[in-house]
Amino acid sequence: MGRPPCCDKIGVKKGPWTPEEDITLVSYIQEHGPGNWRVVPTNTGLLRCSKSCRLRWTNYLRPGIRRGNFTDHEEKMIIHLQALLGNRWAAIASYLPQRTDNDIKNYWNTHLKKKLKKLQGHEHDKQHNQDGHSDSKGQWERRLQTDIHMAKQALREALSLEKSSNFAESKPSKSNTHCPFITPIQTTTYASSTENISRLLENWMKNSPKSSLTSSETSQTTQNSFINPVGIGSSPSEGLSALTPGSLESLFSFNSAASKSVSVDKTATFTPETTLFHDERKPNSSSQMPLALLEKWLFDDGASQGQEDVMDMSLGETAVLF
DNA sequence: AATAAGTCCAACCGCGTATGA
DNA sequence: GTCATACGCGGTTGGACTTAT
Repeated sequence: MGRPPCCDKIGVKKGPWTPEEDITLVSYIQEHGPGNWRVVPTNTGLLRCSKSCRLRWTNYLRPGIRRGNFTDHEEKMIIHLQALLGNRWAAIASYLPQRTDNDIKNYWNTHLKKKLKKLQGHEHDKQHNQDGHSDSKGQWERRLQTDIHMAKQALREALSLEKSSNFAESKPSKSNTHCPFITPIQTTTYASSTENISRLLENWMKNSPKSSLTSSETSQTTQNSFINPVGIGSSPSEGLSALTPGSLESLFSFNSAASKSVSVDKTATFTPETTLFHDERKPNSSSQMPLALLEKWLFDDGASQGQEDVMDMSLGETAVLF
């Protein structure tokens, strides 16, 4: 039928967002919550299409986003998840709570693809030139290849089991289907985010955009999750510095709240007491055994970032699992 | 110092899906 | 069931930035 592009309208601005536009958008979302993007340009006066507003929010302004350097652990998780899930970046992003799908996609395309290619070439050479021993990366590569098929199959089975048993009565959101152990979110998680935004904005408005670095840093360290709303000078390692393994775990449902289930229940009462990390529901572990184990496999190492051979171990566990 | 080539990433585009009339 | 609309996702692109020559 051919729907006309939403951005075809005359007078719709394109290109990079200005700090002023960011503030306008954040202020609006602060007040109304994300969702109903159609009315956002009209209500805010932004000369942007709704799509652009949503994208700007989810990929950049949304609280809890970490930017910049990917850790070794994140890198390995992406490689692993990409092998399991394919180019389903949103699904992969749901396992990396502080990263956006766009970010992961970019990182994959610009870094990891090349890296793997290199590794594969390396491995190929080695297979021709030697037998027996290889470095840990090579081992990992081989084990990955042999395990992927089994893992994929098991994951499919697990997912179908989950769907038939657990999700019969409550239809999961599209994004949650690939991460079924993440329970439907509570909208109150957003409350703290908006508070953070408002606090950050207060600081940011007081200072020049340049000096917003310090205010965002302060926010990050004191509130455990935050980004500079205009993306100026946010250091990559800051976001995680204050995260404990526990909070990291709880972040997963935040992620699904903020980035995926954007349809915020507007009737929900937002209370200042509900912090970002404190109101998460734990999944029912007894009924989700295979995926809980998978979750463990994926995230157990989150606490000990930077450990060598982390994926070796994980793969070993996976092989046992399946 | 100039500029060509390469890299990176924010934003755009088009398509599929969900939803409601 | 059909159609229109909104949303979300993945692929792609444009241009700013960096590196090499």
